[in-house]
Amino acid sequence: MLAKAPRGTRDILPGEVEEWSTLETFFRNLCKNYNYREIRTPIFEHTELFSRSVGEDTDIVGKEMYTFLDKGKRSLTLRPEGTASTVRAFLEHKMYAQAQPTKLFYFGPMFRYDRPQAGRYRQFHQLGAEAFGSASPEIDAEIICLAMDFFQSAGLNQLSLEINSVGCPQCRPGYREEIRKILEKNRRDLCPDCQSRFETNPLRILDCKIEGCREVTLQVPEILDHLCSYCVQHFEDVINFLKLLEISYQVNPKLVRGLDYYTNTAFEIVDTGLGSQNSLGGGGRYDGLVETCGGSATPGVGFAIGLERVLLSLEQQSSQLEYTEESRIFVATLGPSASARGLQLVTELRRNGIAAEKDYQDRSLKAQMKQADRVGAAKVLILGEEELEKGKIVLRDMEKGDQREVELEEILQILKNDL
RNA sequence: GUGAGUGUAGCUCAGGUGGUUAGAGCACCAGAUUGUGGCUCUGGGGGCCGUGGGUUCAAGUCCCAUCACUCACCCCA
Repeated sequence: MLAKAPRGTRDILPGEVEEWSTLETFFRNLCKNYNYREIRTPIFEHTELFSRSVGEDTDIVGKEMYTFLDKGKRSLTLRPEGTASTVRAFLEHKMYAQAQPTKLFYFGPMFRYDRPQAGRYRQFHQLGAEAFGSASPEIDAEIICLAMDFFQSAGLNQLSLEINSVGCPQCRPGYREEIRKILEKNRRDLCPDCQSRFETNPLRILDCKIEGCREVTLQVPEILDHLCSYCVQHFEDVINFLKLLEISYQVNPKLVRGLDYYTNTAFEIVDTGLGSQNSLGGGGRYDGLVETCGGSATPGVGFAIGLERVLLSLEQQSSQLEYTEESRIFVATLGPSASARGLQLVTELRRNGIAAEKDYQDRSLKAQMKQADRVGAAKVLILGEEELEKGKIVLRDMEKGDQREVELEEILQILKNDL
């Protein structure tokens, strides 16, 4: 138990970390081009921030939050998603007072208490972006485009973008009542979850996978036919901008996201070949969220992408992220005085920007050569008592397999010229 | 929260119906080569057989519980 990471968490080991930082770099570069700026918010927040913004009736708030009391009896929660914190920071630092829109991106761990499964962890990692202060459908398109460009840069282009509109406070209540009216008579045919959804969030019944519920919902008209004129226009505009940007999409009228704050645009990016947890990312517009959090009415739109899922998807299509492995110099020494001189030498190399390593266990030359091979050394410097006396050092090329003796004093310059 | 499957060496896995000192391949270390990597050969170190309890003369093997992992439901990233 002591030497075991908690359930649903895992270590990202050397060898994997390179892929993570490569993805991070892709996203950073992309965000720079789109003019989104990085923000880092705390990993925990006041519980209320999430219960109010994500929604009391959601699964996330109802059963998946890591909530605890600190020593001052404050109720805190490990963040289950990134948008709420970003909104909080937007308000706290009065970013609304600057030129709008405010465009932010983030990267970091999120926490949800859930049963672990393929592609599902209790601590998982998301990268995401949020744009505040503009209700323009152009920025919905920009956000979706940024997300799709990220997948593209990661080498994932077989993904499907699903999009829908979930309406706004003007038209959604009417639709909600419509659903209730139609389903009233079939209420007892619904699964237990949907029976309570009937009260709390009837829209989510449409998204239920249970066969019985699906049948019943066939008679419910699509939300897209019940949107108010503003929402219809907004949705059409977003779709047209996607076409303009040559982003292919699939309208999914049943797409309802699990967070309450979405208005108008809702979208999800799925990899159909991935198994059960096939959503790589999602997002949408949340024009009421800033107000819910105590600010003045400010529109917003954003997305989040799960890094574990992206990596899984890459693995699935057996493509690897390219990253350059740093080659280094290995200094092999024989005897205590050569070893000491070797320590001096690796340090000198390192301080001159050359990656260098040596053996610290007084091992045989053979063992040191083997180690040099393993760390991927392109060149090995061999320094024994003989060389030390002559003021020389052996420079061996590991790929060619040949070697020559050079002046010890000149070795730094020789290696520098080589690079 | 519900269901199913799996826990043996660092890794991948063998260990018919219970029966002596629990094995292999890979990896690791060393030697063959007293100062030279990859290939080969030889040898070596490594195991609370997930944990706890039970049945039995005897449990890695059977039973129960528990924990963990995996997959699915649910939900989502």
